[in-house]
Amino acid sequence: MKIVIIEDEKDLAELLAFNLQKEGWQTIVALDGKSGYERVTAELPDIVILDLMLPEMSGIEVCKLLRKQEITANIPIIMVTAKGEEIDRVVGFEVGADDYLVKPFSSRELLLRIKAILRRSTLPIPEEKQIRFGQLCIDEQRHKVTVNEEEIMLTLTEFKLLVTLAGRPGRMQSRERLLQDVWGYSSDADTRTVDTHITRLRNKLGAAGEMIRTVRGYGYKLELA
Amino acid sequence: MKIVIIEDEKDLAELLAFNLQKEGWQTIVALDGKSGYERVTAELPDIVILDLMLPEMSGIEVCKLLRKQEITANIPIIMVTAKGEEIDRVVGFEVGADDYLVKPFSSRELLLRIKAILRRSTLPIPEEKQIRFGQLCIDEQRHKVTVNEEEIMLTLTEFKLLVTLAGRPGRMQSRERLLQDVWGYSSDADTRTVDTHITRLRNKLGAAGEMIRTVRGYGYKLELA
DNA sequence: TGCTGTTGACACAAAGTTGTAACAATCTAC
DNA sequence: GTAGATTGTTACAACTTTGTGTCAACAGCA
Repeated sequence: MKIVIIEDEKDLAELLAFNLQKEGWQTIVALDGKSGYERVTAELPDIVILDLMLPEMSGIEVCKLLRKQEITANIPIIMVTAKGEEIDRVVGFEVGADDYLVKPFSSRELLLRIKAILRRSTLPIPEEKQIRFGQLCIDEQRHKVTVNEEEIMLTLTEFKLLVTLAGRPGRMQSRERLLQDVWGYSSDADTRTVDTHITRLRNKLGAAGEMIRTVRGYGYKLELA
Repeated sequence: MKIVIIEDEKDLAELLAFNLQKEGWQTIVALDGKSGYERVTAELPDIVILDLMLPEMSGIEVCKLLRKQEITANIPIIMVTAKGEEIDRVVGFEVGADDYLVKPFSSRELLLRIKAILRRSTLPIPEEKQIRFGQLCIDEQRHKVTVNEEEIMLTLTEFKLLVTLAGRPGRMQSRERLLQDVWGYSSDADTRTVDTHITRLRNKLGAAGEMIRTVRGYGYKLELA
């Protein structure tokens, strides 16, 4: 199993390489975006670890380029971002990374992600994962939501919020929890912000929005009508 | 939930302990590496906060020792480092810390990290816990109560009161006890307030409300009809 | 550059919840 | 049986919590 690590912090790159080698991986390290991209196209690894901020060429660009070429389009990519960086657009939707990690992270954590991704990608047909919930249908892969087969346009935040609610259907989730899961644990957004987005979601979902129930004094839950 | 804080700055340690206690944690503070290590092995907490620079034994050594022993190997560790100790971050992960925080940090930040880690590590099976009691069915996760499969809408206080009663079925519970368990230690509500809420509960529960029995001169209990 | 859409915050309105007090009903001990 | 204690019930005003419209900041984009 071959892995390419594109990361300009040399210490971190070597640490990761070291730990992955211990697990039996063949590792290739690149310290900037351009050479990283070249190594990937040359080596065609099983997975790529890609820092977002890189000299020469940013992680996003590398990612886009890899996705564009058919031969590299399906190589799983794990993005690595520093704490403050905008990760939203990176994940899945826009650029096409398969997962991401926020620095600092442990090698153990990285290994878990890698394993999770490999498990996912080696499945014969990573079939469409749809969540159906009454008239509501969520296609996480395609970032597409329909109510009664009619598409609803949601913003990224709204979508993530809906997915998070649908991910634990029926169970109530506190505003804090939602904040963490949707906005990330380094976010310092107000918990009332959740309310605002719930309102927006409810409006956009129309009748299906009634499935989003308020649990007064606690948070929200998604429940069949 | 138990947490061990190993931190030689006494003020900081106490501040953290205080804030964690407010969140319902049982906190144990150790002011040097050696005693900290001993406390962890003795108490087997759910998580460890570990300063890097410590008298007697450094955080790194503590971490390594904990990881070596099977019984403590999987206890999540959050490393705390002073600003200048950047290189040590890498070292921290090498020995297997799960996350780290750079001083100064807020209690809130720490709490978020703790929650994130716990969610990751203890997630395995947050199994559905339903309490059945005759026709009465309580689902704490979903914040849902049914009587004869029909949903009953309860407010948070009513819900907590019912859960508390159901948590010690058949046994009587004094008003003071209920006040503490439902309203919290710091509440200064009148004990008669409990009566009011019992009435409300009985009304909402209909026939099932008769299972809430008055223990004259003492309090209430929940008992099969 | 301006335009467009998204986002988080905030303020006010709306809705729901709560503790208390007052009175009624019930129980208990004598 | 009756007085006193205890509990049930109800109404309500204060208080919390939530809903929602608006706005400024900002990013992406042409």
